[in-house]
Amino acid sequence: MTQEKSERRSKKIATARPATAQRHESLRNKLIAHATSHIEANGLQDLRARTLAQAAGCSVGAIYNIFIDLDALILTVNANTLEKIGAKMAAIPPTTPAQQFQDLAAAYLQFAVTHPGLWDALFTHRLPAGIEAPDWFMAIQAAAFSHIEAPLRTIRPDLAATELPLLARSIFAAIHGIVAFGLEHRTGPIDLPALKRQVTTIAAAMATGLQNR
Amino acid sequence: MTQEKSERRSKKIATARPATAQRHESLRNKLIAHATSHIEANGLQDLRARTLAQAAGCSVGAIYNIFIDLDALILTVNANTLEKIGAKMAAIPPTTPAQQFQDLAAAYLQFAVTHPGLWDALFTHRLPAGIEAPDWFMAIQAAAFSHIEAPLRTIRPDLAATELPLLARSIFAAIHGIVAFGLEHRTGPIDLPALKRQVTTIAAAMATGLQNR
DNA sequence: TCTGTATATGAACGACGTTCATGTGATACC
DNA sequence: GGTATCACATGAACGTCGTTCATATACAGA
Repeated sequence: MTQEKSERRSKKIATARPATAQRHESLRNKLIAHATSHIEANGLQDLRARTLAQAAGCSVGAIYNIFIDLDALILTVNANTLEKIGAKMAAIPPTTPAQQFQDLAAAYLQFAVTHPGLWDALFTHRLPAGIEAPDWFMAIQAAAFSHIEAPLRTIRPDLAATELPLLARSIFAAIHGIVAFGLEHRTGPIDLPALKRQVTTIAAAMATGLQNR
Repeated sequence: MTQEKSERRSKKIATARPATAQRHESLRNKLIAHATSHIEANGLQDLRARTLAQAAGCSVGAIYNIFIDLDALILTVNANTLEKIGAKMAAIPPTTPAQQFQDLAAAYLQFAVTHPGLWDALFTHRLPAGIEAPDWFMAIQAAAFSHIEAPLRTIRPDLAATELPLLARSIFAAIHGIVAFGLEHRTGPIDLPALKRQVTTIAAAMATGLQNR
């Protein structure tokens, strides 16, 4: 798994030189770690190549031996964040569909509140115009949505196999929208219980309203 | 109205000098117009001070006599966009609550598809860390959400006056989330009919599910 | 030990938003 | 109409950014 990730996200090394490859991997991990903790603390806004290099103990140029871009580094951090969110959602026990919707939504909100910087980076970060996110990133994103599919299937057994993931994605997106508005457009400190009530209310309403009758 | 906007958004001129004030207002309009059409065509991504100045026929520095920031200019464009969206939503005829939810959601999607750049700028643009959007902007934003309140009130007459705008905002946010995911994470051209179906399905589901029983 | 090559380095580059010393033109007063 | 004054326009210059590239360095194989 780690092997696969490493191959997926890092630059291939043509000739294997043990000591070099080790430093490469170690620096890569340090860069990701420092970028992650910076984003966690301050969001994306002032993540700088020079600062990052200093924190990781390398030169500015060295970053570009490992990631083509800062964008590529951010994408890696974001992929890890999506996997963390996916893990939280995977841990929701199967109960009734309506209950699962609420639990999934609450878990998503909880993550956003606990890691505002990481969560914000997921949706603030934009690639340059015309550049699409790579397939492996889209796959991780889709995997995060997929946790809604099981409870949705019991609500809507009539849905075609192609329609199910689409509707699941929309439900995820709806909850995300509420969380995003709730956390961004606040005046003063957020009223977390109120926001949680909003999120679970809509989640429950979607479960009820989507029921096939 | 125009007078009020002008006072709200533009730098006060200390001593009234007719010719100067006229040029000021004219340049202000030109800047907004060119920024708007650039954002409409290309989004926020490469809106540049120098390009904008050239388009409006002024020097770089002149921009900063009218707007403290490029952020302030963008905020003005975004406020106009919110008012356009608000106008579209205000035009939805009152029918049944469920129908209105669907119509409002469809109108919102329609705007996003018709003006992707303007719509994207609304949510892509971020102020520097720690800086909040000004009150007049938040007011315009709240006004856009408010169109959901009327149909929501007939569905949920039990809701307290303080709860109604909150839930209305969440419903707006949910629809926004679906539209945002639908338009951003696409591979190839968007399937507009499918997206519209998603949006109206969820809108209808929320109307049904929120019904007070 | 020597040699060739992959990697590390950080000054340099070009682009950006923003500022500021300077020039200019309109206004107010005589 | 002449002139002093001052607000505004100007665009070169500044500081900062991501990224590159000529150069130095360190390592694997002989």
